[in-house]
Amino acid sequence: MLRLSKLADYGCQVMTYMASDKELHSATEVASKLSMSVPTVSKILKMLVRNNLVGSVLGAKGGYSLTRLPADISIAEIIGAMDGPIAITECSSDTSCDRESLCSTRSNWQGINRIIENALGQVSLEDMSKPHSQVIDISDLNSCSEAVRN
Amino acid sequence: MLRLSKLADYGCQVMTYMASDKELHSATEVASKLSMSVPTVSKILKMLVRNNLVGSVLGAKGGYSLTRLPADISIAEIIGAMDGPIAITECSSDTSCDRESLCSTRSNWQGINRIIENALGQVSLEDMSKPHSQVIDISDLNSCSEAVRN
DNA sequence: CCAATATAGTACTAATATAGTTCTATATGG
DNA sequence: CCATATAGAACTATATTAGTACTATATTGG
Repeated sequence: MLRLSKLADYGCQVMTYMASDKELHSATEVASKLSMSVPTVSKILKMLVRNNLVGSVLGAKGGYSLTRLPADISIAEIIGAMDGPIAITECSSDTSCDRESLCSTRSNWQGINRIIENALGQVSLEDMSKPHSQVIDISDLNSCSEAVRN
Repeated sequence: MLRLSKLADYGCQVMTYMASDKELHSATEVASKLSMSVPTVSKILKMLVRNNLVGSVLGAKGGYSLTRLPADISIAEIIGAMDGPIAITECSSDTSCDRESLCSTRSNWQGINRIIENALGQVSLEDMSKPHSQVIDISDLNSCSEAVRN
């Protein structure tokens, strides 16, 4: 598994849709275009507002729009906004682990966590918007392997 | 989040413990050493056996041991054994996605998924066993960023 | 040969997390 | 002032995951 939450997944879809222009989009419109329920899209947009990834305009004719250019917003930020900090294991986060005396792998998990954060941080909304593009070219990935192996 | 399941986490701990030698370890012993419940450890070991990461000997004086050297077992394999294939989104896996007409990001997610698989595949049990080691050196990670950005 | 100890497999239960909905309040435009 | 829109919080239902229990089978050793 190692699966993103559905909300984070949806969040990326919503953000990708809104990346198409700088206009205001109502929750109803986004829900309709993406075939999602209005309450769910609404909830997602509110969370994104709280994390300053989208701005909102209240009242009739109001709606949501991105606060930054798609090229300046990473997938990692969207996931962070929806799911909280990326922490592949409980001990990957900053707070101390009460099993540390039994398990010596904490620093290694933290390193793995940074690799994943880094990978997700390198993919922008703009990259994500390019349909069928080969944003990630795996052929050159051996350089990444070396970084892991130190 | 983007969190591993607890079972996968435990699985890595159990495997790391067993990597210390080639002896047989009973579920009871492992549970005791790692302060986990016997049924849980037992369940984990059975799953690891089914995935051929550990071998088992039945009967009294029986137990479990690794089938391969720690250097030849990756964290990705352990996670795969416990949680199934790594699929950061539903559409990252091979099977087709019924939202493909609405969402153009599938190939990008698959690429991101491969990056993560690759990172987890590069870390061996042996690496994980080294306490406090800096297995993953983030300083050289820019090469990885380039791979992502194509 | 039998008792003790260990794994194999399956099924069940409980706890947790997540997803999704609903409701009330507030703001804006016409 | 009404229609339309977001803000926030609370609630419910569902799904997943974790953990336990039970039965069967295998091996050792007295």
